[in-house]
Amino acid sequence: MSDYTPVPNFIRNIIAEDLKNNKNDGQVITRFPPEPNGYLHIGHAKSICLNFTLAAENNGRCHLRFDDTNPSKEDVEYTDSIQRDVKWLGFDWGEHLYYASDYFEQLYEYAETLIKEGKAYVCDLSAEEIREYRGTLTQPGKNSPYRERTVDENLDLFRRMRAGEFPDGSRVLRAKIDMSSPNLNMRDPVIYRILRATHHRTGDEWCIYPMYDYAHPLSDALEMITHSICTLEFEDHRPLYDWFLEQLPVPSNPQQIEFARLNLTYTVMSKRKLLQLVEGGFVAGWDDPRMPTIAGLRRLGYTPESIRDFCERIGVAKSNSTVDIALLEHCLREDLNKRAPRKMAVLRPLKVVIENYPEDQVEELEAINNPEDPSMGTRKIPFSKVIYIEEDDFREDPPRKFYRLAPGREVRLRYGYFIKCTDVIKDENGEIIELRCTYDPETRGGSAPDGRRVKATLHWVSASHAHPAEVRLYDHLFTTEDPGAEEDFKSCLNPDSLEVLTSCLVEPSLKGAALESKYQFERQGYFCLDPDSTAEKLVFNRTVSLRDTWAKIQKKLKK
RNA sequence: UGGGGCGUAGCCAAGUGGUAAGGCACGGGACUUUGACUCCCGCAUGCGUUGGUUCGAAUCCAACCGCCCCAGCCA
Repeated sequence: MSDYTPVPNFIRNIIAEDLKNNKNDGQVITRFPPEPNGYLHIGHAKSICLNFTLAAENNGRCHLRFDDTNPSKEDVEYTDSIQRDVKWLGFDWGEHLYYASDYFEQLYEYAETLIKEGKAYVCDLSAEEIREYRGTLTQPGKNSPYRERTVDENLDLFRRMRAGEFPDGSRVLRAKIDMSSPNLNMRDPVIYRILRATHHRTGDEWCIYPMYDYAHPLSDALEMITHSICTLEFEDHRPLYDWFLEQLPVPSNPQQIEFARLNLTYTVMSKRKLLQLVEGGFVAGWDDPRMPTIAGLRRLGYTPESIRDFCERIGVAKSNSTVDIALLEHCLREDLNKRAPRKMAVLRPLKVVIENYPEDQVEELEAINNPEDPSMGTRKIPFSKVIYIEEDDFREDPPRKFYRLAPGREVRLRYGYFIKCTDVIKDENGEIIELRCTYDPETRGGSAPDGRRVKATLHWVSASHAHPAEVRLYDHLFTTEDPGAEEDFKSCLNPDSLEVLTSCLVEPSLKGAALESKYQFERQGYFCLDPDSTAEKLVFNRTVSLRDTWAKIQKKLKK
């Protein structure tokens, strides 16, 4: 149905080559392996899209596997939110939902196998001692004094570790590899630690837990994963990943491939920093519309389609990069432009009385729901003597290139009439509080039979029919492109990232707005109903503004 | 000073020896009952640098430079 051609990237190339060589019997099985210790963000979306798309393109499948090997940081709140977010993005793991904790028994048995073959040993060194023995980047490490324990002793000790005979942190199981390896990961890495923490799935069944480096390759192999895609920082771990697969009788031989994680301008992406924002109260929660989390983007009004399109457009490579958030916003506008019904909403109302319009008359004017899609039909909008227009659409002393309403000037009210400003009414402080205009009855619908033209078309609402609403205007969370580079990233939080407008007026048809449905408020941007809405009070979030040439011109004029 | 990676436009990114795709951003124009959308035009004699191989190099070789990651009983 579409002419969609995937953009080549190095991982697609590797898979194409593997398929050509009939590697893995032509199978492509990937996995998305989050640790349930936080909410998913747009960076995870890149990985999710990559893994699920690669599998789908090759008639394979993608597993969702929780990498839950550290119970001290994990929680079901996160396994729940992660599943919700992956589904919302539009991906389906089918029957293939797994947990590393499902493999704890098998992983334990593999560990005994390593011990029996003299490839792992129980080490009694303290954490600090292990660090000292590990050496440095430039100096080799030295062997642990416990490195040469007998198989029987190791087996006995390891079983007693599992049985809970030793206190937390007193001993670990280590792989016996090479303390002089230039790759620190190969210097007898810890593969099991004693940790008494209640696991969100296995409860108190275990007091020893496997480390990521050990559990990950084996979990992949047990699931018959063919391509295990992870981020760049794990490149150094690949030799260890392969080492475990070589040493143990695993059912398959997955290949680890690393790509560059996503960075976006004007935001932070590390789970640690996002956690700080939530816990420090700098945002309202993981789903605060300013957060780069999937939950936050969803609440802001992003569509899954736009995020998927974005993830495809940014490409996949191995160089560290920071994508301009303007690209994300572009993908959103492109999607919403095609689909969002148009509405009229006045954010900062300015009263306009049309003096020559009959006092009690109300007309129903026909408006197009979406000029990009005629099948979306039309609707009626009430028009009457008193209306509101946008404050910004009137200037008493119009600057150069301002062609909206001004004294004596004529403009069009969208789908309505041409009006001309005849008088400006101010309060005692000199603030403009009302405009007096006249309308031309011949211009109903918005065009003049005499062919005369106006430069501007304004949106408006009828005073007696409009519905009150609150509108939340969001902007980037940070004022600098790379807040992560700052001493304290919180120092460049944008004080204007949220502006709440409480006296907005929206057209009556918005009264029945549904949660998560998107609208374009004409000439302003895309908006969606926020869950904070009540029957009394509608609350809309501005997802993204429309491109604004006038704003650009103003900026230029100021210079 | 060890090891692993990466350098193509302001930001992403394709390119795998035959003469620099595409997108975003930016600038100009057309159209316009959204200053939106859409459309058109422009935007790297150049691929980190310097040498070399070749009829021909972003692609191969060498040296150098710059940036990122690694010393958790985190993932």
